[in-house]
Amino acid sequence: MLTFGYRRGMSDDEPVPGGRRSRIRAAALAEITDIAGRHLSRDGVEGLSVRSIAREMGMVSSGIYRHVSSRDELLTLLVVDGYRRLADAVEEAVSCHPRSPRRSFLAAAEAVRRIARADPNRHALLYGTPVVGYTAPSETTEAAERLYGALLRPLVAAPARHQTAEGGRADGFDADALRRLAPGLDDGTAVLALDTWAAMFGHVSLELFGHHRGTVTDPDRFFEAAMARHADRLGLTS
Amino acid sequence: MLTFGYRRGMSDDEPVPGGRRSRIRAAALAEITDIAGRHLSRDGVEGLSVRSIAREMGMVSSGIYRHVSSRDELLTLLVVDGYRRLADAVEEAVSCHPRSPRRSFLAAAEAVRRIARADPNRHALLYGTPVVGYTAPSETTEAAERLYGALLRPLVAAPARHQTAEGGRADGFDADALRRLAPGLDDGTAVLALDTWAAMFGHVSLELFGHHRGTVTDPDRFFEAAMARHADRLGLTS
DNA sequence: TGTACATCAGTGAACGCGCGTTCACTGATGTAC
DNA sequence: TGTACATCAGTGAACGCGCGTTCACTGATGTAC
Repeated sequence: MLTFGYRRGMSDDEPVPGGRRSRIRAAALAEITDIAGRHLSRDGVEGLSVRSIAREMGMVSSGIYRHVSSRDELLTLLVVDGYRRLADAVEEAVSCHPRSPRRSFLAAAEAVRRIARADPNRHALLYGTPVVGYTAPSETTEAAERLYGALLRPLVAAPARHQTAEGGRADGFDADALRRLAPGLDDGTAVLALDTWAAMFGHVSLELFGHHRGTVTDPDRFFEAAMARHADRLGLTS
Repeated sequence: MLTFGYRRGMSDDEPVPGGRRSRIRAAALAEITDIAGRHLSRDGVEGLSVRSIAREMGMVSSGIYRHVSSRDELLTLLVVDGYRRLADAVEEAVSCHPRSPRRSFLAAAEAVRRIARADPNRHALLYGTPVVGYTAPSETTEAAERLYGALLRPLVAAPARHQTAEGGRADGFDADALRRLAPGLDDGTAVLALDTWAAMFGHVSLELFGHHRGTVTDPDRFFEAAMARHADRLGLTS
C-alpha cells in the first residue's frame, strides 16, 4: 500500500514523525525505556515499577501513562530490547568469522553467554521464570526471531550428521519453521541445533541461577569446552 | 555423642519428639507447608504470602510466626520439598530398570520432565529465576544432591566415551565432586553428564517457559528423541 | 491425686511500606485561518 | 503576522490493594512437686 506525503487528518493518531513534538515524545519514551532497563538490571523484574521510574525522571507517577499504557507495555519494551541486544551481539560475533562456520558458531555461543552474564536480570526476563500475569505479545517473538536466525546462520554450512524423518515432524518438531529463519538448513542439522540451544541456554541459566556451585570450577573454560563438543557433534570442523 | 533418656533441662529447646504437643506442632507445620505448596503451584512464588497462608488456615497472620521464622524459611521448606519430590520420582524411575542403564537414564529424564510439567511453578522455583533477596541455605543444596546422585546412577555403568584431563579440572569442572554423589563415575562420563543435564533442564525450561512455540510440535516425542540422542552420546546401548 | 506454675499457640492491633491505575486539572506548545 | 482554538505532557490527589513483621496479650495445655 502506497501513502503519499499529505498526512494531516489521517485516522492514524501518531503525529508526523520528525516534528518537534514527536521528537520530544520519542526522547521521553527512550528515557523511560533506559531507566526501566537500569532498574531491571539492578533489581530484577519484581523491582521494576511505574512509580520508581517516574520518581527517577522527577515526574509524578501518573505522567508515565502519557507514554506507556501499562506496566505490561514496559515489560514488552524491555523484552524486545533484550532480544535486540542479544541479536546484535550474535550477529556481530558471527560476522567476525565469515570463512569459518565453527568459529562463527563458537563466537555466537560466547556472545550469548557474555551478554547474559553482563546482565543476569535481563537474561532472567527472557529465559527465566515467566512474569506472572504477563503474556508476551507477538512483538517479542518477532524480536526473538532475529536472534535465532543469527544463531542458525553458521549451521547452514554444517554437513548433515543426523537422520530425521519428514522434515522433523515425526520427531516432534517443525524443520520448516527453522528454515524460515535460516534458509538452506537441513532437517538433521535443525534438530541438533535445537538440542544445542537447549544445552547452551541450559548451561547459561544453570550457571546464572546458581546451580553450578561445587561442580563447575571454571565456568568460562567449562562453557567453551561444552560448546566445542557441540560443534563437533554438529560436524563443524573448520 | 550419646544422650540418655533424661531430656528435661537440655539447652535444646525442641520438645521431646513424640509428645502430644510436638505432634500437634508437627501437624501444623505440615499444614503450613502443604498450603504454601498449593499456593506456590497455583500462583507462583510471588503469590506466596504469609498472610494468605494464615487466611486459609483460619488463623491470624502473626500466628504463622510460631511455626516459621520468616517468609524465607517458607521458601526453604518448599525448595527442599521440591528437590525431594524430584529425587523420589527419579529414584523410582531408575529402580524400575535395574538391568538396563539406558532405560534407567531415559526413565529418569522422563521423570524430571513429568514432575516439572505437573507443577511448572514449582519447577520455576528450583530452576527458574532466583527469588530476589532470598539466598538458599545449605539445606537446599543437600536436598538437591540426592536428586543428582539418582540421575548419575545409570551413568556409572556407561563406557568412557570422552577424554578429560586431570579429573576434569583442566576442563573447568570437578569430577571428584560428582564422584562423591556417584562413586565409580569416570571423568569423561562426568563431563558428558553435566552437558546432558544442561540439555535436559534446558529442554524442560525452554518448554515450560514458553520458548518452544512454533518450532516444537510434539513436546513429548521431541524430548524423548533428544534424550535418546544423549543416551547414544553417553554410550548407553543397553 | 491436687495444686501451683511454666509453656507456648494463637490473637488483635498496629507500623510502615510500596504498588498500579484513574481522573479532573493546568498550562505550555503547536496549528489553522 | 496575529488571533482563536486544539492538543497533550505533566500534575496532584485519591482509590483500593496487599504485604512482612513486631508486640503485648490471653487462655488452654502440659509439667513438677
